[in-house]
Amino acid sequence: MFSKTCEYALRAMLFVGQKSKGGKRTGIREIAEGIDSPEYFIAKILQELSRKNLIQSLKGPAGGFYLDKKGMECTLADIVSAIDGDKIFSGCGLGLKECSEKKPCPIHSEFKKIRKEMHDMLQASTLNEFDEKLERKLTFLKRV
Amino acid sequence: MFSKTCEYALRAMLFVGQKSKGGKRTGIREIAEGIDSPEYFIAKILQELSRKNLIQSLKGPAGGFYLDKKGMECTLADIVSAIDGDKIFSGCGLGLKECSEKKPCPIHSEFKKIRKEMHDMLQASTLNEFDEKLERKLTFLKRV
DNA sequence: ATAATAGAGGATAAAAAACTCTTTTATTAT
DNA sequence: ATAATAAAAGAGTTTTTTATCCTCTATTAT
Repeated sequence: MFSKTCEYALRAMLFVGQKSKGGKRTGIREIAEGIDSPEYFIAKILQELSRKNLIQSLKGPAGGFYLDKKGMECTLADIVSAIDGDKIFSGCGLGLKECSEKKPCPIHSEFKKIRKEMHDMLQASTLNEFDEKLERKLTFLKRV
Repeated sequence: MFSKTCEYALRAMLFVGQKSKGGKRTGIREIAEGIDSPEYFIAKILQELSRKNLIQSLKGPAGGFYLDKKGMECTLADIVSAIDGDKIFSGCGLGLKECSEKKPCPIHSEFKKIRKEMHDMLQASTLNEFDEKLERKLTFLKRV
């Protein structure tokens, strides 16, 4: 569905969101451990997200990644778009470059519906709202 | 969403389905041209589908690929499963190896719903039903 | 039987994605 | 100012996916 890179990105953002209360910051190592991802790889991904202003960061001692109030309003759709692009939200299910109402592929309308639901769902989900469930350990970001 | 390989596979199966009336067969070259895919690559993919009995083939002059009556009842879900496996139907949206009702990722239930719709849609679509629209040029398998 | 055709199978190559390492730069505490 | 810390940046490497080529085998028509 999403690329592996994107899966890591989503998990990392959820993780940092959860850890960002009270102006706290989280380092790469803690993030990698917290979401069970390769350390250097998630570092690269967060760099990219930082460049795109989806996450904030600070260098130096007591530095790390964090999300401010505005940052916590980031939606899952924003993250997916930033990493995987919009293909999943608008591309043709059969991979046709040209696929539209006028020249639809055989499953155009069915796919459109599913893609829309996916987009709506991700768009409606801001990082904010996952906090509580993560805190109460009702949901998880890694096995065990 | 699907791998490129899978997209080619779906298009090829739809194409062969459309061409299989009256016991006719279609050669690799015609298929590659008809769905705008690399010739040698789609050959490989059809080999795989043939091994898994999703498509029939015959060597020699006037040989080629075809679908018998039973073959035309193949669903799009069958094709996706054969090529991409079931990850898209059952895998976790955030890529967690363990993600279940008991230990759900933050978007577990939302994803479950979408994946189910996707599966239902693909499962409900047999190759049969696309014939007429393709024939009447209401849907397409390549640009132009 | 023979030649021509067309898929099967194995090997290889190119491109993209996933992942790692090293150096540089910014920040903080002493 | 200096040392320590932690992210940024750049340059790799490895693995997976996508794509190509070549030889072999089955089938058909002559």
